[in-house]
Amino acid sequence: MSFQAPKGVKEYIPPQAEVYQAIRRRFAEAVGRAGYGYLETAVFEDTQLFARGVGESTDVVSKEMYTFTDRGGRSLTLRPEFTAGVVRAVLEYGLHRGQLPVKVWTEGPVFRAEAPQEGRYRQFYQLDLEAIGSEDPAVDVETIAVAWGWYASLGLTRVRLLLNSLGCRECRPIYRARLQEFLRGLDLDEATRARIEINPLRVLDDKRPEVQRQVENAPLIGDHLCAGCKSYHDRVRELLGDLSIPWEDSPRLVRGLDYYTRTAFEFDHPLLGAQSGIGGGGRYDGLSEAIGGPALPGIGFGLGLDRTMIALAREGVELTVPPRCQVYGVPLGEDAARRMFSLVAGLRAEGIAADMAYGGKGLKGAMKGADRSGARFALILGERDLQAHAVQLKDLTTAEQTEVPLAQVADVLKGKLS
RNA sequence: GUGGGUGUAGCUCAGGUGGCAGAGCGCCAGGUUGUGGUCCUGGAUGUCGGGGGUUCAAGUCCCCUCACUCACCCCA
Repeated sequence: MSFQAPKGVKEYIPPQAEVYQAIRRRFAEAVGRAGYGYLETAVFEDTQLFARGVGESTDVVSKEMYTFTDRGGRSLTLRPEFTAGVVRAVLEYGLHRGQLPVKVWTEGPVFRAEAPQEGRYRQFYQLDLEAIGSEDPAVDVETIAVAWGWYASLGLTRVRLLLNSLGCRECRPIYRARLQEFLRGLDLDEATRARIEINPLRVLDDKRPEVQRQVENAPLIGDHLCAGCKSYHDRVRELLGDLSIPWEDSPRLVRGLDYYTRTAFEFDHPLLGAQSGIGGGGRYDGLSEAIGGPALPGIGFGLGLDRTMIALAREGVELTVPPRCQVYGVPLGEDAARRMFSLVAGLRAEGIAADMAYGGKGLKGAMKGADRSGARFALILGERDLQAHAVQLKDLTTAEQTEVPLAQVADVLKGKLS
């Protein structure tokens, strides 16, 4: 083969893609019940939106963006995440001038120039949900509950919810300075020392044992929250308790993107190795202002579809996907094939999922096709049946076969399938 | 980006020391000329990831390259 998909681009093909579709559908159902509206936003945006919204200091912006110049000389970037674009759209269309919070969700591919491996791709897929314009712990917990419920509905049992508060513009700077002071006294490599100055919270997240050992006694944000943040966070935990959603306090949990404030959470799966984060989100009360909008608090999350697929496989969960075919046509000979072709089209028009054997297959091969299609019924049409203006209707589960006049096939099938 | 591992049929993978490209599953056909799933028999399918080199001879050895993968970094 002379072409292959670009490095790191994750693709889904049948039958696996059916599972992929099914888990997206379940999410759409779950968020619909919770009052979130679907939004379809730009796949690429003005580069500055991400630079300001996500933050220049983040790795995502500084070294992982797919940025290009279009023919008009504009700098554009393939979205590396959803939130900045969704908030931009909410502001652009004035959704925030209506009832608050604005509750929206979206989904699709996102792009980061990373070294790919399983569960980490350059084009990958996320589900995204945002509740914008309300500063209420109940909204934070609602979003978490939606994600939690979705994981449960898929049959995943080993997802963990990690929770932390990152403070606000009042208390975080004080903590940040404290932490920097502590970190500067440690024996760290150059890159990490640079991170102390740019994004010190991230150092706490470092997985290397020699770093972990040194930050063991680092000051924690939880001990430096202001009264407002503390009571907000306590309320979030109470409400999680009300919904019986188990969580683990994770005092070192930080999020990679600059805009997060207060509530920060992550969904983790123990069977995914280094790519254990299958979803994450939090509150971003300063984001709107950072991209030139009014003060508008918000909370949301992004869930990794690819990692969710892997988690399902690792837990051995098989999602049942409804058979795509209910009735399968088995024609014998050219005349029958032509008649069957329009019969199948007619059945589809009547709302019945129908397919047929193509390519002049023999009876045996065509029946095999019927079997593999997952169809409940086969329609067998040969010369004898054509003469009789009838078709043989075979129930593939019981092997029972009856003759049905061609004119009544659709009605008979509708009755049997209902 | 850094450091390891892997790459052989559609899929999962065998192929000591260089010497005829293989198995299982799947696919196709026949057994059963108008009946699937089970069973039996037969068949097709390969740039051995790609390029270069060594050699009488390379899937096998060497170099380069691409992809996947594991860990770090980072994150979904």
